[in-house]
Amino acid sequence: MDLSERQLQILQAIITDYVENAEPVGSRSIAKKYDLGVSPATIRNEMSDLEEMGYLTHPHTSAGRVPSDKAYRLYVNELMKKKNLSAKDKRMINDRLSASRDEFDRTIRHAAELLSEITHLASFAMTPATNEETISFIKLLPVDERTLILMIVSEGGQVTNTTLRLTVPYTQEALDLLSKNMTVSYKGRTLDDVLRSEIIHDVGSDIEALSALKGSVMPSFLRTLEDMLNVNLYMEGMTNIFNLPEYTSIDRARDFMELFARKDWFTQKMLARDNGVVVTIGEENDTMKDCTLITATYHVDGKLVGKIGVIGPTRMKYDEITSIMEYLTNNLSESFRLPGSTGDGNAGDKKQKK
Amino acid sequence: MDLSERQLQILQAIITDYVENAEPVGSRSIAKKYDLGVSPATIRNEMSDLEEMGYLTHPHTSAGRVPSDKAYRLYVNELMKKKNLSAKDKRMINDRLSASRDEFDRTIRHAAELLSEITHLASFAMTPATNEETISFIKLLPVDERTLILMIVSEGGQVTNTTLRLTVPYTQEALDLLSKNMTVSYKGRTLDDVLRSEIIHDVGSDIEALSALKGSVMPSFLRTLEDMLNVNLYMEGMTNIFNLPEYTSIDRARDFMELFARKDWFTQKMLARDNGVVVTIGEENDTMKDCTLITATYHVDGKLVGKIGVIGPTRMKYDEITSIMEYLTNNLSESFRLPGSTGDGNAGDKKQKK
DNA sequence: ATTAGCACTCTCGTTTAACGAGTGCTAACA
DNA sequence: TGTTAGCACTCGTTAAACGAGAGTGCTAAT
Repeated sequence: MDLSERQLQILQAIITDYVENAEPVGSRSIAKKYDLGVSPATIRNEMSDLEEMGYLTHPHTSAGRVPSDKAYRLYVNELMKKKNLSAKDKRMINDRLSASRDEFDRTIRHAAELLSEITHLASFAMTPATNEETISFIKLLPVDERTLILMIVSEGGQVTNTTLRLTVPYTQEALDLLSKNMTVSYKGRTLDDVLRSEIIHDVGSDIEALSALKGSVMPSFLRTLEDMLNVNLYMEGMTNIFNLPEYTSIDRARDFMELFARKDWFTQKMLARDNGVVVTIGEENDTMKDCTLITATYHVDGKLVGKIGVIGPTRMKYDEITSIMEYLTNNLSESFRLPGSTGDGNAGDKKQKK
Repeated sequence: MDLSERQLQILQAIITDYVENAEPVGSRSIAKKYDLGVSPATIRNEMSDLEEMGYLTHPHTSAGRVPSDKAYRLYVNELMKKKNLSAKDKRMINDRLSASRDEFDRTIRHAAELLSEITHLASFAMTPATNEETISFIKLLPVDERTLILMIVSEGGQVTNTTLRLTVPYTQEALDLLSKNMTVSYKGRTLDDVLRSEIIHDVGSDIEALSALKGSVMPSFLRTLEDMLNVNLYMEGMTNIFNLPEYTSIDRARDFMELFARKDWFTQKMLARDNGVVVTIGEENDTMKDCTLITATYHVDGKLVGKIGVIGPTRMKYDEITSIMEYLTNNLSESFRLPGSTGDGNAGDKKQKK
């Protein structure tokens, strides 16, 4: 059942060639380009066996062979070697990400841009889910007699705010009191927890003015919490795929683009994936059965986990792309490490960058 | 030089037919469908004249006629009549926009979604430029000993904030003092003004601790101001265009999608357009020479101006779409009117909705 | 000024044929 | 027994040829 050494060599050669040229590869061209010391006829026999085992397919009788999802899977798991990034790519990543280290969302977006530029594929990046973040304080700030700002700050420094307009004026005292009450009630609890337990009643409605204000503020409070939970998703390089031969058909291209119009759905899918570099090939995806999806995770303060990813046809340079993504996520995690908490994390990075 | 009544009728018929069917229209079908009381031969002669005047073109000798940009321009300026929206569309707009009146960005995004659903074209919506907004106050809030939140609030209730991590700890006093100083320095000035005049020095650096903190905060302050100036752009329904016959060619589709990948550029273009319902057809656009762009403006508090727009091929239902956009922007402007400031604005709305 | 008639043009879909790439099989060979 | 050369066969791709259909442009009649 296992593949012979020669079969592996041939399979590798076919994959390499097909990834490069996007055309079914024949026995003769394999024999010529990669000298395996055997004739086309022998290769043909091996190919036939490989096909029977499900590693190759045949568009039609008289065409060359094309690697199947199973072949790519074998390649990713066993055959491929880690690639060293080109000096140019390394420089690009270092330069472009260091430009805005202190600004979180911007950096994430840059990472997505970078990734699509280097890989020439469609890419995305998303900010970490903050379900486990805990609330630090809640502030209500006055704008004018009917307008106020509701602001929620988490222990980790995440901020979200909403501007609301009330139908009736409020007093500064009520505002301060409500801020304080809410902070006391919610401080230290996780966003998820607060949002799920709909305990709106215990914010203390002893004073009448407060009760009215509370009634107006609470719905917005919940919505703002939801906003805070929402991860931001940045997509880049969608149009890159138009340059690939697998998307010259308008239907394929349409299907591809439509995937990304459903941002919420896409976000959910991506959040559900495991951490680390994860590759799912073709049929392994429940939707997008002719795509490969590669995701990788980065850390913020060593805890929160965000994701970046690349989407393309199953025919892609798995070795290069996974290496790039590993380098990139290590770089990101390092950027987002708290100044204080240096240590073992860095050592790990070093090793992987090699 | 002016067109005869009959020529106008024929032109109108051709446009109507072509917009509907997307195929060059011949003299015979015009004569049959729209009874103008003349024979195909007569229509042929008129068509020939219209072509000479630049209103029609000829894909090739033996094909029907196609309206030129000039024809559409004439149609938009003179021929088309305002359309009444269907009850269904009206209901849709009213329902969907009223769902979230108090949340600004969300409403804008919904408007874009709505627009693309109703028109079956690509659409966008952007929040108003806030160049003229004035600063109300600046607040620095502590998160932990090295992390703080910088928050800028405008008189109109716009909020933007950035979380920053300092390399050295700060004191609460320094924070409060700097907040106050900055507010005093900048309150009442427009964002644009503050950003352009790089007067960073006059924020009072008398105390030493303050001076250090200020040095860390100011760069972020400027960047945050820039963020505040940036309008948000929401695009929706990009993939709708794949269903149109003019975009069955992959190259066309690619060009179209690429326009929208350049968000910054696109935003600039759109900001430069006049207020009200503006239609630019084909060659009238400097880029996108085979597209028509229709934009309309809505108001916030009767002052700030935001834009929504629709992009499609020059072949589109100008009458319907402009009417929809007028209705939609009136609805938006009404939603975003300050509760206090009712009055003449509403009367105007009523008239236009009719 | 309008219209009928007709030749002419051009596109589009279909058919046919030739070509080439590549396989699969058989038989010869080490 | 594994490897190889040779060859027939398959199938997709391309180009050319052809007919049908749609629509114009022109001319001559009304």
